[in-house]
Amino acid sequence: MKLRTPSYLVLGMLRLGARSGYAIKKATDVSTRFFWPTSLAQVYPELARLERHGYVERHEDPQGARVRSAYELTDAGTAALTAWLSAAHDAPVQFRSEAVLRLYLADALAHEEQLALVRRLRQQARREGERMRREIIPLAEALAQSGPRYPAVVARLGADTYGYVEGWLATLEA
Amino acid sequence: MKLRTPSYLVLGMLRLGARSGYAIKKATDVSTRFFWPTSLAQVYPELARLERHGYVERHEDPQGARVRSAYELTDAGTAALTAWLSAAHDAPVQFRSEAVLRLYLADALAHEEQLALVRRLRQQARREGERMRREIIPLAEALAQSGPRYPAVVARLGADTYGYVEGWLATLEA
DNA sequence: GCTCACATGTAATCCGTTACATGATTCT
DNA sequence: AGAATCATGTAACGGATTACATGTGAGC
Repeated sequence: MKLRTPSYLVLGMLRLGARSGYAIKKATDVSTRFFWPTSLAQVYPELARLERHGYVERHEDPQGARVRSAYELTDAGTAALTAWLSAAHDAPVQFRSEAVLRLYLADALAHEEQLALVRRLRQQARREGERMRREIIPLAEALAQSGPRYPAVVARLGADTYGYVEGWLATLEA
Repeated sequence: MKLRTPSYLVLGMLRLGARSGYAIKKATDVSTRFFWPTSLAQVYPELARLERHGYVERHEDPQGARVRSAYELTDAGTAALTAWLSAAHDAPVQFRSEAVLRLYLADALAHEEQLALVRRLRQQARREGERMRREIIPLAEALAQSGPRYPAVVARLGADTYGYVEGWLATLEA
């Protein structure tokens, strides 16, 4: 069985303390969503696959009458995760932005509208950066209290990069 | 018929001077590839669709015995393109990076390996930025000679952002 | 003569999302 | 009582890539 990136995402979230599939998805919604989104329809089958191959262990963990499965990493799972983290293979970054495509094609617009477009892009960058600073970074820093520091590092990198792009676009505007 | 982003990509490349499907794909490989990749298997059917609905016009343009189709924008095509460029709808930015996911999960590594990971990421950012400065920006600036200035703007934005991230990671390393 | 770039398409496949289906618990 | 959240899954669908299939022209 071949582990792909979503597999390592699941393994990683388990390592960061999530236990159920639902909890994994919730955690990604305020963290990896910005650089590696996922959905419940991916998480649940992935957990099942990982269990079948011995990377995670499932325990029944009901809350009253509500069924719940608690997963934890096996030694094989931990080993696979750290091996992947250390691996030096070139990650194919993949970025898709309608907004940048619009900017690329902006010569088709009149000067006025070009300016409006740039302004809109800058607003978007500003809003995204702000949201990260307001919502994402605090959560990541709370997590850092209990150990893992890199989620906060990544959150700051994201917010700062948005800030940089916003400044760049402001210069362009002028 | 509903036009989606790949449709506008094709319309936009036609406007920038590409004529055949092959030429469109070649052009994207050194430009929009970084923020909106595509493939021949998308371009050819898209051109056919656009022609069926009157957004582009096809002319046969053989090179000797080699068949070739030359497309050009109709008025409807130009109008659709500019309308889309001016539209103020929120573009769903989509970013996927295995590298950043690794960084996010780096707490699972020993300090040594964390450092190695950050260094690798920085190298990657440096290489990408350099490549853009060496290969992409010159092409975009050549294009600017004949009119369209925004491709060069976007290329510079990309290179500078990579540069910023590289610097950020260098600070993290220290 | 051979390899690479030019040129056009279709078919198979993969991956991911949305929608569907079901039910318990907590909060207002 | 009703809405939102917790919780788990499957099915249908869509969009994009890779592989397949075919042929010409140019350069070495």
